[in-house]
Amino acid sequence: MKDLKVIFMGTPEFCVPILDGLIKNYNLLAVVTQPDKATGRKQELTYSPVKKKAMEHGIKVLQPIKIKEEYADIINLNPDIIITCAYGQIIPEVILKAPRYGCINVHASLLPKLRGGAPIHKAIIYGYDKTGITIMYMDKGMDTGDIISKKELVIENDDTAETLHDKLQALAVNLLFETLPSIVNGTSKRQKQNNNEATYAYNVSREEEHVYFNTTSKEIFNKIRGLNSWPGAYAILDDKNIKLWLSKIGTNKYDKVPGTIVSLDKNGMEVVTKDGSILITELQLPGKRKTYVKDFINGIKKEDYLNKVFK
RNA sequence: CGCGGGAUGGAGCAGUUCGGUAGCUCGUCGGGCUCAUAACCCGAAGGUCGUAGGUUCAAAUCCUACUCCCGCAA
Repeated sequence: MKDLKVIFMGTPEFCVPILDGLIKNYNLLAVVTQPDKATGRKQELTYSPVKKKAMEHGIKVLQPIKIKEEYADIINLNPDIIITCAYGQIIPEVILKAPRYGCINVHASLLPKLRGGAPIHKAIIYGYDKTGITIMYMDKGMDTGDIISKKELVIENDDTAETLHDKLQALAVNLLFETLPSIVNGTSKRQKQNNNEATYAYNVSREEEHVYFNTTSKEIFNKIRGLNSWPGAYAILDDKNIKLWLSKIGTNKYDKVPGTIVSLDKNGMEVVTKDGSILITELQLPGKRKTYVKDFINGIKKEDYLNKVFK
């Protein structure tokens, strides 16, 4: 395996362990990752996690702005196989056809469920009870290629996007390195996806981060944990964005407008929902840091919040 | 040079406008009450007020520079 010529394409933290494994066990020719971008308050140029790791090991890094046009360098390296994971751009067919063993993708869902860029967040937000990792051949569609292998993972009630991310990250590494030898020696399976069962997990939009309380407690609970710890769910109170980080489903019912704050104590901030209530236990005011409600209440007047309504 | 908020005992905050004894809620520790308690009562410890300079008789507060944290926008 040491002499298998591999190119890895990926960008975020999620796929760094995979890169790590490739560096140790294969002949990694180069890494392809998204261009550096100005980010943060100071607009500093930052490297993707994949680029950082590659640079630490002296691996060649390619950062095409449009891979659809700038593919020549990749093909000229003459890889035996290309492995992608959360790269962030659609790979053109001319690249897909180039490597002898093809282009395979590591995707963080049980395809054909949750095709797209945010499968981890959406698995929780949509209330799925399980998700997983799929290894697949890429084709010109978005996560539509033939499936090689899958591994399931149960989503626990206290999982957040962050904990699920970490679990899936570990699972992805295991499954990929378990599957890779069979792809090379020709014993791997190849199964078409059932397009009728497909669901989609597009990137989370700003609007999807907005919590509306005239939905069910369960939906709100899932949205809050599905967006923790990035990018975070929010609701609007007094024209201010309040980030909601942790919650529990309440047991009480109220005859009040959804969004009304009905109680505020060390157990949390209880807000009326469409079908009951939800207890916010960790939140964040603009300019402030994340705070558990049990601490938050020490510095405020409760009257300033009780009976106000989230929009 | 994208816009803005912030840094004060362990936590969350007030005090800064108009310089003059370090304050609130909670936690911690000790004691009391109680069958018991996360409840209640009494008491105590704990802070060079982000850093460095400056102004002043006197700076958390005014001036200058810097560091770190965060919201928005990308």
